[in-house]
Amino acid sequence: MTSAPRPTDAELAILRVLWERGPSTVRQVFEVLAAERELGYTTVLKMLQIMHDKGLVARDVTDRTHVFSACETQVQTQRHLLDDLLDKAFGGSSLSLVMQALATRRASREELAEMRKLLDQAEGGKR
Amino acid sequence: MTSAPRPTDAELAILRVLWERGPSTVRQVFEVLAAERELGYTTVLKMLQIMHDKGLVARDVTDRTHVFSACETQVQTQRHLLDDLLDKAFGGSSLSLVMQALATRRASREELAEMRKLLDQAEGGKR
DNA sequence: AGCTGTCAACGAAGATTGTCGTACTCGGTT
DNA sequence: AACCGAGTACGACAATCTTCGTTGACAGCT
Repeated sequence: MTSAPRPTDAELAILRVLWERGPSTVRQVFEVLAAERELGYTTVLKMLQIMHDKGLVARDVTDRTHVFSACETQVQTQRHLLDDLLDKAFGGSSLSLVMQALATRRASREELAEMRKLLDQAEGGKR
Repeated sequence: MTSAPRPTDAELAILRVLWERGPSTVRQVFEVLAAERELGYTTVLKMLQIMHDKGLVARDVTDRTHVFSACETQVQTQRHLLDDLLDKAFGGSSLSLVMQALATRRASREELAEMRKLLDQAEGGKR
């Protein structure tokens, strides 16, 4: 059993809900997702079952209505996805990646200042 | 016909070769890829055919031996993939993304300096 | 003209993804 | 005790991904 596999798009949508709301029932996840787009209750249920098989989510079965929670934190998953993308599309160069990320222009000035702080820390740790 | 879809992992492996080598025949792509891992010639051929259908690669048919080339530059594709990931896993926050990217610790001091320069530019453009 | 090796096209198979419908089960209400 | 609503389990389905074998065409050599 290797570590948890990369979540698919639909799985990520479910994980997002779990990260925001914390441990949730199928119905709770369903209602958040159904507000965004059309989809059936059993679809969410099935996804969660599959994700449980894959080890992406844990399930609490003590009650009749099961409660699911994400195995990894959002940050851990982000790290893995980014690492994967770094290999597959950026030739391992985090410089290119950060360059492209900044080029999307979605960062506010506050965020840029925050990034600068981070850069200072990273450089400090390097020295 | 919407714009080119997100390339899959196997497709990205082929695109990587095309970006490095420039326009290439099936055999050339195959040889680069076969050096890394086991796979058949026709697999690469089929992938390139599918990628052509999807509009990911262009094909030059003047010679009997076709020549394929990537439609998008590496940077364009990187941008799309990153944008996608930003939505799906980072809630659109490029700050989180850059934070995680820096946390991988793969950046050298020179790269960090380069990033700082970029940050300066980004801030300047904002002001 | 025929042989041989290289190539593109096609179809198929197995795995994965994403979507449900249907069937079964359990707890509470009448 | 029978019923009903909410829940889970179980396939089933089409679409996509990845892999390859087979077939048919073509080009150069003998």
